[in-house]
Amino acid sequence: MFSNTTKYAIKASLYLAIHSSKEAKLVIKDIAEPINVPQAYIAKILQSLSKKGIISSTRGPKGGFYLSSNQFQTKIMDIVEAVDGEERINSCLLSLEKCNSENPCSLHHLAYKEKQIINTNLRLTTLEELRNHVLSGKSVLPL
Amino acid sequence: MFSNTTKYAIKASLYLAIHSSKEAKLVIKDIAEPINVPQAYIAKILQSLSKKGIISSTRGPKGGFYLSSNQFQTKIMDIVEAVDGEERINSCLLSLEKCNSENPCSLHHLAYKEKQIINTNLRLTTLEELRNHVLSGKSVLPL
DNA sequence: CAAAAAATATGACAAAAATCATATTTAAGA
DNA sequence: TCTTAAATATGATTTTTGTCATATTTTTTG
Repeated sequence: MFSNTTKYAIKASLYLAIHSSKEAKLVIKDIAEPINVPQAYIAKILQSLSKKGIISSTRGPKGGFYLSSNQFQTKIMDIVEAVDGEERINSCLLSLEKCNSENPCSLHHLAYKEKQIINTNLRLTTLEELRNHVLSGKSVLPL
Repeated sequence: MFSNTTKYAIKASLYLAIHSSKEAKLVIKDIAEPINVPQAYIAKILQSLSKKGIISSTRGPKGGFYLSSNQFQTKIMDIVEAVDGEERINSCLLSLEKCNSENPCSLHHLAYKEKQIINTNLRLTTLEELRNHVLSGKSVLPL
C-alpha cells in the first residue's frame, strides 16, 4: 500500500504531534528510537518533510524537530503525497493507465469503492485527530 | 498494493482464462504482447506459476501455456499469495507486527474494514468469474 | 531418428528503494 | 568569539525488484 518511506514519515510526524511542541523539540535520535526506524534513514526523511513544510525544524543546540500549530492540521494524505507522489495512491490495481469507472479494468469492481473510502479517510484525517485518538487510548503506541 | 510481478501474473492468468484452452495453447510471445509485459520477464513468471500449479504448460511443438479446467477456479488471492506471499496482503498500514482490532495502530480505523472487504473479494473471485465479467463486456481489455 | 519448436533453468545486468556515513552549516551559550 | 549541539547536504553502499540473455530439455512431426 504505502512505501516504507511513507510509513516512516507518517510515524515520525505522528510521533512529533504527540510528543513535541515548539517549546519541546525533539532530536533525531529521540524520534528514531521510539518509532523503530534507523536513525540515518529517518534523518533523511525528516529533512525532506521539513523542506516540504510538513514538519518544522531548527538547527543548533536546543534545536530539533517539532510541529508548528498549523502543522497539526496536516492531512495524512498530504504526507503520503509528499513522499510517494499522488499516482501511487490513485493507481489502479493492475496499473492500467486509463482504468476508471467508465472503463474499468478486470479487478476494478473488486476494490474500487473501498479504495475510494480509504482515500477519503486519508484525505480528511489530520495529525491532530490521530494524536487525540491515541491519547484517548483508542489506538496504541508504540509505533 | 500489488507488486508488478503480481500484476503481471494476474494479467497473464486472466489472459489465458480468456484466450486459451487445452486445445488452444498459447506461446509466450502471444501472451507477452497483448498484455504489455516484457517477454523475457513474463516467461519467468509463467514458469513459476506453472510450477505452482496456477497454470499449465507443455513443452515442444504445439506446446504452450493454458488453464486446465480446474484452474479456472483459481482465486485471485491464490495468485497474489503464490507470487508476493501472504504477509504483503495482510500487513497493517504501518507494518506493525501486532496490529489488529484489539491492538489497533493509529491508522487502523481508517482502512481496516475496507481492506477486509477487498481481501474477501480477492479470496472469493475466480479467474472464471473475471473471464465472464470481461466477456460480458462489464470490464474492458486490453490488459 | 533428426530437426524444429516449444518450455525450463540459470544467471547476469539494471533500476529503484532502502540504508548508512560523513562533511558542512547553523545557532546557542559560555 | 569559540565550542558544541544540532540539522542539512551529499553521496556511497546494499538490498530488492524488475529485466534480459542464453544454454538445456522436452515433445512433436516429418
